[in-house]
Amino acid sequence: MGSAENSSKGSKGSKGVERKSHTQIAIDEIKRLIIENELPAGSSHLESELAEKLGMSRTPVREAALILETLGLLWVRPRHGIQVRPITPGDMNEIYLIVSELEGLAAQLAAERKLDDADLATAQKAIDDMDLALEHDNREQWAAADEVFHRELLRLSGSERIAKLVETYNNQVKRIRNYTLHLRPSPVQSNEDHCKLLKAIRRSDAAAARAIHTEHRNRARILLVALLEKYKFN
Amino acid sequence: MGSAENSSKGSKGSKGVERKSHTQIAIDEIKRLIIENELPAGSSHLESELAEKLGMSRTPVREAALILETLGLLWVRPRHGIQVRPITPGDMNEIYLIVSELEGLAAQLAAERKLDDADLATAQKAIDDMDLALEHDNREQWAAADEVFHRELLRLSGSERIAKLVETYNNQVKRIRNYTLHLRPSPVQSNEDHCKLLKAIRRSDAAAARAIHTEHRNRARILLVALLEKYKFN
DNA sequence: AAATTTTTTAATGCATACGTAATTTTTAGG
DNA sequence: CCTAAAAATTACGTATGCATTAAAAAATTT
Repeated sequence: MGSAENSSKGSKGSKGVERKSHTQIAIDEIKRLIIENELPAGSSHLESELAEKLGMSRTPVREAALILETLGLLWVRPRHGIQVRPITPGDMNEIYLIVSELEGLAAQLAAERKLDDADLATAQKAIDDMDLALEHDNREQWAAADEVFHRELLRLSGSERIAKLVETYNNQVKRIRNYTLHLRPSPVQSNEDHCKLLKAIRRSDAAAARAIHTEHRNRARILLVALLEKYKFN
Repeated sequence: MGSAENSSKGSKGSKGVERKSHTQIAIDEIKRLIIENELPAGSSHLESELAEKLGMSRTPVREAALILETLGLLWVRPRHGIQVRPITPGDMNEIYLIVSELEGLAAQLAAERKLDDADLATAQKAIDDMDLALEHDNREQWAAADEVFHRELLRLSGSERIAKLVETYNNQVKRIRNYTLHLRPSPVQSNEDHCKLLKAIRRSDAAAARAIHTEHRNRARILLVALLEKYKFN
């Protein structure tokens, strides 16, 4: 579900900084609090609490909560507060199944667009960064570059809708990914996949691009679901 | 995207009818007005107008608008009102690409669940209804049964998330589908596809189920996009 | 007449008020 | 001590009020 406007209104106009509505601030801030686990999964918070915390009235907090509920990040449970939606292993599996498909489709679309090396420069840079991070065994750096790569892939697909959708689902699992970052085996395979994918896109081999990426994500799915079941973060 | 709560709260509890919030009424009603084309694509409506029309204050209308914007049905354009989002041929193509993937995945998941004839009874009934409707050349009846079939397929996949997502996107294009219903060729091929799909699910052939359905939807995509380009409904 | 400035209008964003109903606490009874 | 009824609390749903500021209209200047 993606909206055309909600996730990130432009921040600066020609002169001065654009004014951000309280509702938008609430959306961004509550999202951040959830992703960075400052509001733990399953925890509940009254509208008035969050309003006070964010220094605004209940109205924009309510509006933000309704939007974030629609985006799957929380549940609004009248008189029990706004509850951070936990991710079960089953949820994780479902989300990754969906993301695998959508990113696979994105890879296919990107390959069909006959992109040249210039178009793929950012993606290539992200791959290089990941290699570098791997050498230094720096997981955070690797994860940052990985995120750039996946975001870039979605941009290259040319489909705004797919990009929004995947972003929405990624937000739902980002919290867990932070936990598992250091529990996963070294992502050497990942880097190989990325290289192969980029090559397939470069030679406009849509079927291969798609297959490689779907498979790439499915491996991640199985791995993460297993970790989630083992360590039970939520 | 999909929320766990927004689209349809249960309507009746053990005693009496459950009270529906004004916000929920606004969501349902505005959605209906858009899908049934009573609010034409591209038209704008002030919060106060809709509030009056629905017999409530601006507050619940605002909340509904934000949710429906997140669900992709409209745009909130401050001081220009709430605008019904038009569907361009490009949008249609994108939406059908996404739905093809997701329903294909749903078909695969359904096939993997080893369902028996009893589980598939509703789907089979829908197919029979479609055949009947075809014989009488009744398009509306056919469309209704087709909708039942697709909804049932999603239910059989066991994935709440996929079901919600597809429903969201279907809502975005339902308006167009109504227009084109009588412009399309007789959906004989469709019925064959449905039969083949159900058989594949019955024998738990996940790959086949998936391929059949994705292909089925892709044919519909090409057809509808062509119609949309030809007749320019929006 | 076109362009620019000033004035007017009014839609929105947000805070606030308040009735209602759900929840919690208290009290009474077993 | 446990259960059930009564009372108190309070979170929410919704309406309303109002300052802000974008848009429209009017007035003024080129």
